[in-house]
Order: sequence, then C-alpha cells, then structure tokens
Amino acid sequence: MAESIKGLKRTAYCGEFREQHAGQEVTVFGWIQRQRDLGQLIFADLRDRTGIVQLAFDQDTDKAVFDKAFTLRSEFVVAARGVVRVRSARNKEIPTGDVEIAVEELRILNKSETPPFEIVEDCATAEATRLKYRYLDLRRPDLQRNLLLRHRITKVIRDFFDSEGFIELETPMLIKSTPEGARDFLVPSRLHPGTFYALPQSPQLYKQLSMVAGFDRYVQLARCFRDEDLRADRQPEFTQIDLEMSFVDVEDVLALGENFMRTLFKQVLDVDLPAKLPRLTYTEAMERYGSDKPDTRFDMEIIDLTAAVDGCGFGVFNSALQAGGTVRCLNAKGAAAKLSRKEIDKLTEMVKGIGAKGLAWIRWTEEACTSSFGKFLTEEEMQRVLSTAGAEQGDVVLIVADTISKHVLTTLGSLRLEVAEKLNIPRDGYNLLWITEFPFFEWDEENKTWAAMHHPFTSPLDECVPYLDTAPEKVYAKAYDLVLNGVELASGSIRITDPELQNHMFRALGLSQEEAQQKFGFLLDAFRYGAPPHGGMGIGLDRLVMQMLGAPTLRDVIAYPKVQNMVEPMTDCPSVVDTQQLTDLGIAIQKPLTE
RNA sequence: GGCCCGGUAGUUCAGCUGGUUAGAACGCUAGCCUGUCACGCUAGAGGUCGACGGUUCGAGCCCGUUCCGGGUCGCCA
Repeated sequence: MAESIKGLKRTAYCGEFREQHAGQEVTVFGWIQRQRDLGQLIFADLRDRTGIVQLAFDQDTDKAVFDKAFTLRSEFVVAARGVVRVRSARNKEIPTGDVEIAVEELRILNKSETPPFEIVEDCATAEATRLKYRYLDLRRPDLQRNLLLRHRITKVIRDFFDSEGFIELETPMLIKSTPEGARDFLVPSRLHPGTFYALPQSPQLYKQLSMVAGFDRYVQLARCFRDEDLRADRQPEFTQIDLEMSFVDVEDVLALGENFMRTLFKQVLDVDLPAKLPRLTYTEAMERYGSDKPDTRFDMEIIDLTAAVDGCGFGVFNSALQAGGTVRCLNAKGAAAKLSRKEIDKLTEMVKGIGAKGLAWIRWTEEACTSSFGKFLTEEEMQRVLSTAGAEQGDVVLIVADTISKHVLTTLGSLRLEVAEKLNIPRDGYNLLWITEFPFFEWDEENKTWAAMHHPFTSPLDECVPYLDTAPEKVYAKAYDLVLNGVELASGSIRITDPELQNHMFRALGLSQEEAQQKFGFLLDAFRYGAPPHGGMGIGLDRLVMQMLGAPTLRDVIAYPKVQNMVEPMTDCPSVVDTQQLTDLGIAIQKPLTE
C-alpha cells in the first residue's frame, strides 16, 4: 500500500548535493534507480530529472526503515528524509558522488512493476518498445536532457522576440481548408453536416491578416499539421516559429533572422555564428551544389564539363548537349582508394534509382587511369576533361549527362551527399546560409501548368513583374530559405499587398477571379483596406532543436511523436469511434472496417 | 503505392549445411554478504522463434502470404 506524502516537503533535487551540504537535514523525492543490498548495509540510488543521489542504510538506521529499504525495487517512487554526509568511499563518476543521505525516514509513495527496459542513458532497446512506454522512455536522462533543452530554446525564443517588439498571437486550429500543397487533416463539423474544418498547415493567412490589423510584428510557436508520409525529419504534427513583420523588405527579415539565430546559438550552445550569414541565390545553389538546401560543410562542388566534352567522340555526352542539356561532374578528391569499381557500380545504381540515365566515371589510381568511356575519346579530349575537372592521381570523377539540365544538377546534388557519406568526409560545426531568389513558378508536369513554388501570396522581385505573362520561368520571388547543414530550417517571403498585382499572380497561375475569391476572398477583401507591406517566415522548431542537439531523428526531440504509419504507439491512435459519434457528425464509413 | 533492412526469453543478441530437450548476457525471484555504486557469490524461474500456410521423415533455419517496426523514393505550395 502506498504511503502518504503528508508533512514532507522537498528541500532539494537529487542532483544538487555536494560536499558543502554535509550535515544538513534534507528531504528528497524521486525514483529508485537501483538498490544494492550488501547484507548489513543497503544502498539505493534515487533519481529525479536533475540526477542521482545515493541513499544509505546501515547499522545506525532504525530497524523498520532498514527493513523497508530491503524491499526497494527499481522505479519505486520514494520520499527520504535524512542527513547529508560525506561518503567513506567516494564515487568520482557522478556529480553527487562525494556525499550520500543517511536516511532516517523512508516512505514508499508508490511501487512499480519491473519496467520493460532499464531507465538508463543510451538505452539499446528497440524504439518501438520505448515508444509504447513513452513515459518510461522520457524518464531516461537522454530524453530528459533533450526536452529540457527544447524548453530552454523556446524560452530564449520568446525572450528574443519580445525584446524585438514582437507580440504572440494565437491563431485558430480549426480553419478553412484551402487544398493547395500538402494534404489537410480534416475535422467534421457537427452543426453543419457535410462540411469540414481543416487543421492548419501553417498560420500563413492569419498572420498576414494580423499585419493588416496593425499588430506590426507577430510571432507564434505554432502547431502545424500536414497529412503526408513521415520521414526521420518529418512528422505530421510539428511546431513552427512563425513570424511576420510589417513595413519591411527582404533585407529586414533576413537581418532579424540572423540576429535571432546568433542569439539562440550563443545563449543555448555558446556557439558564435558569423554576424552576417552567407547567401546563395537559388540558381547559384543549384549550379554549385545541385540542391536548394546545400550542405556547405564540405566542398566537392559541381563542375561544368560542357565546353570540355563538346564535340567529343562519346555519343551520350553529345546527344545530351545537342538537345540543349548539359554534362557536369563531381571530383571526389583522393577517393580512388576507397571507391572501388564495385562501389562506383553501386553509385550508378543509386543515380539510376533517382532518375538519371547513368553515371560516367574516371578512376585514377596509382596503377592506371581507367574510365567508363575512355575508348570513345582521344587522348587530348580526355586530358581536357581531366584538367577541367581538376583531377589528379588518386581522384574519382563522376559525370552525369542529360538533356534536362536540372536533372543533371539534382542528381549530382544527391550523389555529392552519398559520396561524402561513403568517404566519411568530416562534416562538423553549424553551417547556416540563406538561399534567396527562388523561382516564383514551377512547372507542374502532371497538370501541365505553372504552379507557385512557394505560395501564391509571395511577391515577385520588382524587376521580374514584366515577365509574369510572357516568360514565367524568368520570374524570381522575394522568397528565402534558411539552411543549416543541408537541412531546410526556415522558409519565408515578402508578400504581395497590391490587390492588382495579386490578381495578376492568380491569373498567371491559372486561377480564375471566381476561384481566387472563393478560396482566399477574405484575404483579398482585407487587402482592399490598407495592407502594409509585410513579410516573414516560419522556422521549423523541431528540426532546429534536432540540429542543435545532433539528434538522428525528430522523435528524439518531440515528447509524444507518431511513428511511420502515423500511429501513436502509446495511445494507439487513430482509433475507431462510437457509431453515435459518427451519426452526430452525419458520417458513414464506406469501407468495411477490418477487425 | 515502390524499393531496402529487421522481427528468437522482460531487454540486447547468438543459433552452423534443415537434425536430440532453442542458448548467452543483462534484467527478474530467492538465499548469503558491513562501503557498494554495472556490488559480489549461489540457486532458480522465464520461449506461440511475429502470424498463417506450404515443402520435408523432420523447419527458428527453405518457399509463399500476411502483420508489425525502421530507412528511403513518390509525396511534402
């Protein structure tokens, strides 16, 4: 039977005891980490979120207390009152190792069954089991540390934005569905059968309306929802640091973003970020790294071989070039020893898997310089390729050709990361950079139309407006991403506030006046009443915490995450509901439910 | 939806070319032990080998189907 806590008050957390506290009478609460019974002597480690302190029971301990200590088991919840004393045998491994508590009163506040896994750091137990008992998993020091750090990060965030004059507004969770981009989570309406709310994918429209309302600077730690498949760095439910500013242009938002990141990294990790973060335009990032979220912690940039192979004897290169495509390569410096023919074959399979037609290569070892296409080239042509690629003995050159230039770049972008992984190229530190001037339009191959790459409220660059109707591919946007070590951390833009321009954009996107009015009428209406110029961004909080901690998955920084099939293993949701609930909502389930 | 990897004791794993009663470590239970801290020593309990079907004299192992978990591609304005 559990004992009462009555009359006891904690004097300190377990992890706080040091030699200087010797002689003090204290009361501690916590969980039993482990009990060691030596016969006439019993030790028990007591744990709370701050650490562990040793409880000691010996011949001086009251007999009843000693007997109770004998029954202690792992994860029992315990209160102990006693006197801090210096140990006769100190433990240098833990911060409280110089002292112990000579227990005078012991209460077992609750017993515990043997847990399915040990509550220890670096637990080897499969994640599935840990997630089923997430409350035990979260008791482990690693996850406690992660979530305490997450708390510190959000504290710094709130303080920073407050000091910069931002106010936090809460935007609704039940909103109008505007099915663009990701799939919405829908919530049926009971009062209006047949109609649905959507959970927000982001508070985008509300924060823009808040600018029209004159709040000037808005921030929110906003929960967002997207009904798309999961990844290690993607959860259906996630948190964004969502912000918006009035009377600003691109430079102002980027400056604020840089200031924020610098403050956060300094205060939380004591890491100094550069005063000004590097910038690449989207076009530049694609040309050099084959990605709009390049990992710049290592080089191996893409090299253009077009001039070097133009007119050479290799048909693959020639036909790509003649069809308006391109030939480019990576030079994996010093990789010849590590990348065997077999490894290169694996890379070939990999690039074919992502849509490339093949991979041409040169491998220059001590013995020879072999290649997959050498027999088609003259000695002179081959020399030209090698020198353009900057190749020396010991290097491997990996070449991709295609009629569509973008495919060449993105393939090499993926290949670059794969090769870095295979070669174990060191990737340390925090490389933050802005990617700017994204294309406004993206060709939607499936629907054969131009679609907005960011969203339709993104402002085009002023000088691009003339191309809206004539050359959509030449229109770039006042849109920017913040990239950290190859991960997209934040994304934002300056918005359109001119109703005329907004209508023009909708037209260019093939959205009729009526459709636009039906979907976004409230926003267009609002913009008729004096919208200040504004812009902002959303920063992925979960990814940010994950990166700052170096955690391998988002699940390590989210208290109660979902697994790959979108189930939450602890509560086992989603679940079937009562027929009455469905009736109230006017919903009938079509597919027969599987047992 | 496609591809890849995995599923054996509470946990982490081993299990040969298909062959006796499926093992180890940790954990758990009991006993002993006065300075442990991954305490030690002794003894013990604990298994639907994910599930179903097939091949076979015989299946943890081979084949098929399926369920579950992870990664990834598609998808994610």
